[in-house]
Amino acid sequence: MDEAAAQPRSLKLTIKFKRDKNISNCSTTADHLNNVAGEPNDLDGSHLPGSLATSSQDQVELNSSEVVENHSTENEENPSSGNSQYQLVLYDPAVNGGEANPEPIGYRPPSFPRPHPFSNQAPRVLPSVGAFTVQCANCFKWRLIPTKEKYEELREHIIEQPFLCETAREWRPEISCDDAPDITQDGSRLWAIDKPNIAQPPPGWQRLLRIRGEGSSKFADVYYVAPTGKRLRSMVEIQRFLNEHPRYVEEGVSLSQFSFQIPRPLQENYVRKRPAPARAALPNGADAHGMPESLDPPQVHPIAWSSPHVDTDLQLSGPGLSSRYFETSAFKPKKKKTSSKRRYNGDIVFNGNEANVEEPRQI
DNA sequence: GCCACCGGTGGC
DNA sequence: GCCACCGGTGGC
Repeated sequence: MDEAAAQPRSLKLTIKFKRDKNISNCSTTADHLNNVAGEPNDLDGSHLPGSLATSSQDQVELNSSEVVENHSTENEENPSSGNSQYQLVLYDPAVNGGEANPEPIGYRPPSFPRPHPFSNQAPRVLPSVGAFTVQCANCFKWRLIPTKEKYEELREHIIEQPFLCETAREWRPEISCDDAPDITQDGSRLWAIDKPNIAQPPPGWQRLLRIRGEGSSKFADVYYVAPTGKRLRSMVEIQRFLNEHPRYVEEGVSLSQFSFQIPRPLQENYVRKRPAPARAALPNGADAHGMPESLDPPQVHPIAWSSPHVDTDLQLSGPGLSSRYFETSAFKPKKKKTSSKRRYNGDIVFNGNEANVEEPRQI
């Protein structure tokens, strides 16, 4: 919504969200991309992370809930060398009031164009992945990855083969580090850090990421859809499925091709923390150490909460960005959480580098 | 009845 | 604190 407006340059993707259980399709807005990427023509659906998105037919605007997946290689500030980062930017549907129902762009398997006839109700809209981005290891600018498949391909070897702007020439022949970043963090999105080196799913299989609503006990769930359409949600289930369908094993499918690792939201309070193990309650509300409850970490005051708008200024692009990005997080103690329950309008950012996850927003 | 989503726990 | 796993269930 407004955020988008606020940030001219950020890309906007149109996504459809799923409402309730249904998913709608997603598409990106071409123009948006165009602006960002500067390549209008490319923008057909194929570019979007979601792959599915086809050209702009449905454009929803994204308001707040898009998710972008990024991955970057190192940061200048954080040269965690070797680690590349992927980031996902999530767009949060709720923000808009639900009008749109974007769907996770990258996540809808192309092969399942399933329409969702139903759903028009109001329902809660979950965030979904709006775009996939990877950071150039040289200039640190974020580049949008056109499809989920390409993103998965890059992610699989990101450590050994860091991403560079030139890599994007495969789909954007003219791109170079001299070009403006495709996306920067503006508060309109949620960012998440993806995990590097996750194997691409076996041919015919889909790896799906479902982002949970804010305040859930987990940020997201990964599940694989087998060629048969069976949805599998753990290695145990994969193994069982392979045992029951040896032909896949014969075709070369193995457990090493599966990973249930999920991205981590940069927004630290997005996921509800588990209540501290009940410690024996002491009389008077003091904790085990005799401190007043209120001082317990878990109870952080809501004050710390920075609104998305405020912090959103972090830019992902350019060294500056990364640095800032990292600085903040790097130095901030990751513990304070604020209250969780508000849903913010915006965004969450995921960063791919686990080792250094930062939270942008902290002030 | 199914299943997408969420909660929650055990183990590290 | 994170991860892996899986049970429960509301909504369809």
